[in-house]
Amino acid sequence: MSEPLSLDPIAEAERHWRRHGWPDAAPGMAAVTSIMRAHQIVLARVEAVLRPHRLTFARYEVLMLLSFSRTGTLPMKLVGSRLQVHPTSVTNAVDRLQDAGLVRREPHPDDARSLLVALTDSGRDVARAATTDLNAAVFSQPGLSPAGTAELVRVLTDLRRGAGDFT
Amino acid sequence: MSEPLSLDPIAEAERHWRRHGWPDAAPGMAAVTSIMRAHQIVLARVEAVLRPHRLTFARYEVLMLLSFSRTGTLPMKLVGSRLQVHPTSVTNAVDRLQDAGLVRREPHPDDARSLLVALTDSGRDVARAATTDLNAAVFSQPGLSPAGTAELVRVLTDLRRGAGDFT
DNA sequence: GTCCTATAATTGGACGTCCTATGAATGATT
DNA sequence: AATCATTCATAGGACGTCCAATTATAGGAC
Repeated sequence: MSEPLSLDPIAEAERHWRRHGWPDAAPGMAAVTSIMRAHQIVLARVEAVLRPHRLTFARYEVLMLLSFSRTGTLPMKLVGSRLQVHPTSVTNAVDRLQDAGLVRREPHPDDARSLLVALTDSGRDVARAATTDLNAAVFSQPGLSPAGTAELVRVLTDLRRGAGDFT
Repeated sequence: MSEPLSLDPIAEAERHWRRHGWPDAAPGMAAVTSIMRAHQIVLARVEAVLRPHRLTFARYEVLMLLSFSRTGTLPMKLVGSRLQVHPTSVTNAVDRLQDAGLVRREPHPDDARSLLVALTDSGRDVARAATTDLNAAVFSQPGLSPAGTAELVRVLTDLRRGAGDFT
């Protein structure tokens, strides 16, 4: 991409925060900014691996959620709540997965307002192949020590719980 | 937003990963997914605070970078490298900040290919007001314990260094 | 049985990000 | 001095996200 900087830009921002009289907010600022940048980094790595499979991470998550379900079929609404994304994002992802033949929309037997998303055989194959690549290229080597990885997940679990994601 | 789930969806995904025979990749998967979700959570909180100021986080970061510089003026290229975003993202952000009268584009005295971005008085005022609100509403209370915040920043610093952000 | 509210999914629009390609200017090589 | 690769910024397009508004259905209150 581009040249490494000689100084950590987030550490520099934190120093500025303290010098400007906001020492209480400095750690939180650094934490928020770090999350933003970490997201950018890991998303880029993940999407680079998924690109040959003609998938994005959002669509990959939908495929995996379906592949973990008993019947390979879930209501749209449930997909959104499990993945914690807005209904419009689900509509968008399912549209594109359907265009690619990886999922189908089916009527919900009990509720005509709802729709079921069903994984196709092709969708299951693509999900498996993409997972093999993702595990090898990213998830097995996320760029952190095992201890750091565990620590990160633990801290972010607190954050997510505090934000009301789960009880 | 929506109801809390009874189970942590990321912990559930991690169990699925182990059951499907990918135990080595399970922690990394959880770490990556946690970062994605944490990003969504903190970005939503930040943008809710910035909305009354008619700012987004991307534009706010540009304003703060300029306000920390000696002259309130930086080359476009340098803004992109410091914030670690694509040149097109800088063009986009500066376009909108300029429309709002918060920055100006000026010619670079030594290099006619380059442009300088200059903070206006109005831009400085908006940046200060937005920072006051952000510090109070988000950065002072990021949703993590002080120890967790420090731990998070430490771990993500390793991640960023490993990704080549800085030396 | 009708009305009235709540819910499910979609549409259209805004925004930020990245990618690819382009126009302009720089600096080095010849 | 002329050429050529590099660099800077921008344009156009794709994608995911959110928001606000819309349509259709469900289920309760009366």
